[in-house]
Amino acid sequence: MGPDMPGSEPRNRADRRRLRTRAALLSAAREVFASQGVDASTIQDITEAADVAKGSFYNHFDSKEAILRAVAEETLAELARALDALTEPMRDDPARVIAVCLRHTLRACIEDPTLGWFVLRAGDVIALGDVALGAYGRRDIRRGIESGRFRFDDVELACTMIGGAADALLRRRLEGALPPDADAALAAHALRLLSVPDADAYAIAGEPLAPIHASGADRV
Amino acid sequence: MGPDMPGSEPRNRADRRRLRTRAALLSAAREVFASQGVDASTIQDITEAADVAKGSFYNHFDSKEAILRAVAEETLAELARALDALTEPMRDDPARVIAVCLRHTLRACIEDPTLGWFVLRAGDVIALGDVALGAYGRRDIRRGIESGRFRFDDVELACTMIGGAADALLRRRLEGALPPDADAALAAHALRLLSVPDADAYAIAGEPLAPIHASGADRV
DNA sequence: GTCAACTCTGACGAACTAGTCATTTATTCC
DNA sequence: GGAATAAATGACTAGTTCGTCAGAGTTGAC
Repeated sequence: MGPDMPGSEPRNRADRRRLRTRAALLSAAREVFASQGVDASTIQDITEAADVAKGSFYNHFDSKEAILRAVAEETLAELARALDALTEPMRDDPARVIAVCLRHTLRACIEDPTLGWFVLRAGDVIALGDVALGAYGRRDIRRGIESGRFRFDDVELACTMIGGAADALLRRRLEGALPPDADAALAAHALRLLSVPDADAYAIAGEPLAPIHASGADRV
Repeated sequence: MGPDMPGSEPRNRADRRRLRTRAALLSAAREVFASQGVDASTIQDITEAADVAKGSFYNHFDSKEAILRAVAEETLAELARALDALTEPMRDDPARVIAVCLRHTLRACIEDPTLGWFVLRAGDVIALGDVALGAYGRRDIRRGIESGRFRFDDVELACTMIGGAADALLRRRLEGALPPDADAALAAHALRLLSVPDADAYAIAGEPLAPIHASGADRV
């Protein structure tokens, strides 16, 4: 287990130096991918943004795809952790869990456009639906269907459509084309898709959202 | 007006030769873009697939973006024409128009995966939502809202979410992950988003779909 | 202080790509 | 048939990007 593995505290100055370089590359990659798109980004773009020599890149990653995967994993884990903690107290109401997951994810991506654009532009590796409705969200949709709160045959189909709507909504929002309360609209839409009655859907989707800043925990 | 303009019949052999080259490039470009994605495709890929020398490309298009636009326009116009003709007889029922547009577009993209992947991968230039809900679809949604058949505040928001769901659905379907009747699910989803009662939505979305093959008209 | 191990550095070569242009080929008109 | 016009061809240049590697810089152990 080298110094790269999460959880292993850097013991000495040498390890910290290595980690610093790696972290600079990861952070720069997220920004570059977000602003230019993955395909248009070159490894030089990343190393220049990280203020690191080109050769150093290959000390840490094999290719552009490798660092993309690493950034995506980091991002995904970070958001999933925050969502899980946030929805812990409302486990008994799947509708509320779904609404909060969707709204919180969307808001996080809107408040931090670098994060938002990265998620959109890393499309093949990470999808907004998978972030907001990852293992947990799917589980709650399944629970809702079993308990009769939701009505929908195919969980994957529902997740696909909700995720796609979330992606499109986020894109238009980041382009400045939609009202600020789009997150509530998305949540209401998802609940209606799952056959929650209109009145309930709007009520749940419109509840005030706990203002957490979970993603600030591991900003370097 | 040169021989490139649609509608002007090629008069002589020289014009036909030029048109043949241009058509070969357009068709090859659609296939190459569909199979590799736009960014990964080079102009050489296109000319090789078209069995045409590299220099010839620049007799017809200025750049990759130019031919991408041309293919997208062609595709869009083709689908829009077919949809317009198909929905002509049901102009008085916006719900039915929306359902038929969505289902037909999705089916066309599924039956012709080259078309489907092209639409998905030309993302910035053409979007599935814009195809299925172009000027006509938006007009019908607006009509439905005015007539009280639909309930939704923001037409753009609705189109964005429906279009995003359609994109995601098509992608998963082309990857082979969803059942064949996904087109009906999408239509039902869209109608429910617009607050059409569940029973009506399912009934309209499940109606048998007229089997047209409009896109076969200008296959070369 | 010295040495071994490790990381960082940036110049370099190989491979690829866009766009150009002089030449060849096809077609039309006389 | 022959000249004129226009399109097709593919070799070529210039510029980019990748991935490597020998040398310089840091660090920790002794």
